[in-house]
Amino acid sequence: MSTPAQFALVDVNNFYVSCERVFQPRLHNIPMVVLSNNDGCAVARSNEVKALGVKMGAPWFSLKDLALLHGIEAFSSNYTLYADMSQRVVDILRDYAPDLEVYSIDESFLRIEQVLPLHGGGVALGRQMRQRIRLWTGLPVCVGIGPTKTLAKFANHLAKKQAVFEGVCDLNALSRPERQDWMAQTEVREVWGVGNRTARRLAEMDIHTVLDLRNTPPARVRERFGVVMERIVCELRGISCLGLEDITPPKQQIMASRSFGRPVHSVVELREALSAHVARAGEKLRAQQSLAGAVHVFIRTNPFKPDEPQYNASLLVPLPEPSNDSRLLSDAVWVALRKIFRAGFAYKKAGVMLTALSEARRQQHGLFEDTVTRTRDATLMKTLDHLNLHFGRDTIHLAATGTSRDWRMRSANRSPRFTTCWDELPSAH
DNA sequence: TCTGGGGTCCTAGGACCC
DNA sequence: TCTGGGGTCCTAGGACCC
Repeated sequence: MSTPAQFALVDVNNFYVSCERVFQPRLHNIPMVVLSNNDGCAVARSNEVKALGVKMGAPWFSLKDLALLHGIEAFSSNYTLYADMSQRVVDILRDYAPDLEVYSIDESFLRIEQVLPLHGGGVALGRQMRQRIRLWTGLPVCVGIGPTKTLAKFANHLAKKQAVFEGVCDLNALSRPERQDWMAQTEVREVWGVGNRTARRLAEMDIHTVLDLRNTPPARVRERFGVVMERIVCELRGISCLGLEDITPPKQQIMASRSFGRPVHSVVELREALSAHVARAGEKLRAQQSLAGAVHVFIRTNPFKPDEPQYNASLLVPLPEPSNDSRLLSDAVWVALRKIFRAGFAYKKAGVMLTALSEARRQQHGLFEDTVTRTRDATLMKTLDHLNLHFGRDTIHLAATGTSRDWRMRSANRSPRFTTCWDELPSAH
C-alpha cells in the first residue's frame, strides 16, 4: 500500500513588493506597490496598500491622489530581480521535496507524503521551510498542506489570512469540525478555479461558501458547469484529481507583446516593435527546441480612449514550413503588418504569437532541400542566442528591430538588478 | 498624460469522413 | 409520412490562473 498523497503549496507573500524590500530595508512598513509593464497598473501591493482598499490591477494614474495622501511609493517591474529571487526559493524547496511543480513565479506545489515523517509532520515541515527561506533569501512565505492540490491552495489561503495559523496551515492537523468551520467561513470565490463568473452562477444555486460547494453532489455540478468544476468538487472532498506537473511540458503557443510608452503612428515604428517582439518569441521558441508553424500578428489602438478612432486588427500567417529562424519569422511579421496596417491611427499596443508549434527534432525536411544552408542557418541562430545569453540581451539583434526604440514601454522607477548584474550589486557600508 | 503580459483547458459547432 | 450512426479535426470563444 502506498501512502496517500499530500500536497504543500508554498507561496511568497506580496512577492514583488517583498523582493524590493529585501534590498531596500527602508521600504519595510512603507505603503508601496509594484507596477505592471509600462508603469500601468498596480500588480503587487504591500499590506498597507491593501488595507487602503487598493484593488489588484488598479491603474496607477487613478491612485495618484491616494498615493500623495498616504505616501505610497511605486516601483516599476524588475523581472530580472524577481526571476532570480524566485529561483532561489525553488532551490531551497527542492531540497525538502524533489517532487516539485513550479506553478508560477511565486508559488510551488510539493508532493510531501514521503518526507513528512522525516520532519515530524506538516506543521513542523512548513515552519522549517518558512524559517529557512526567510533566513536565506529574506522573503516571507506561507505554507498550505492538504491531500489534494485544491485543498493545499485552500489551506494556503487560511495560512495567509488567518493569524492563528502563523503562516502555516496543515488541514490534516485540524479536526473534521474545525475544517468544516473554516470552509463555512470562506467564500466560494476563494476556491482555486472559481472565478467571478462562476461564483455568480453558484450564488444563484444558493452556493456561497467553500463548504456549500464541497457538499454539492459532483454530478449536479457537472450538469451545470462541466467536468472542470466537477473535478474541483471532488478535490474539495479529498479525492485527488490533479497531479503534480513536475516536468514542464513545452508551450503550445508563445506570445510577445507590449504596450507602447507613447502612441505610435508610423508603420516603420510598428515594424521595429513587432520585429523586436518576434525576436524575443523566437528566442523562447528555440529555448524549448520547437518550431512555429504560423505567426499571428496583432496591432491595436487604445481601447480606453473611446473618443479616438479605434482600430483592431490581426492576421495569422502560416509559414511555408515550420521554422524557428528569427529572420523568417520576422519576414512573416512584415507580410502580416503590410496587410493589416492602416494609417491615421494612434497605436497603443502590438504583439506576436507563435502557434502551431512542433518539436524541432521531429521536423520533416524537403527531399531536395539544401542541407548545408539549413545547418548553417541553425548554427547562426544558436550563436545569436549564445552571444545574447552571455553578454546580455540585445548584444546582437536583427537590424529590423531598430536602434532608437523610443516607443519602448515606460519604466520610470525600476530598482537595480541587485543579484544578477555586477554594476548593480548592493553595497554594504 | 495615464489602464500588463503572459498562459491553459474546455466546449460547441461546423466541415468532413465512412 | 419518412432521412443512421458513428467518428475526427479545426476554430472561436469563454472561463480561469498568476
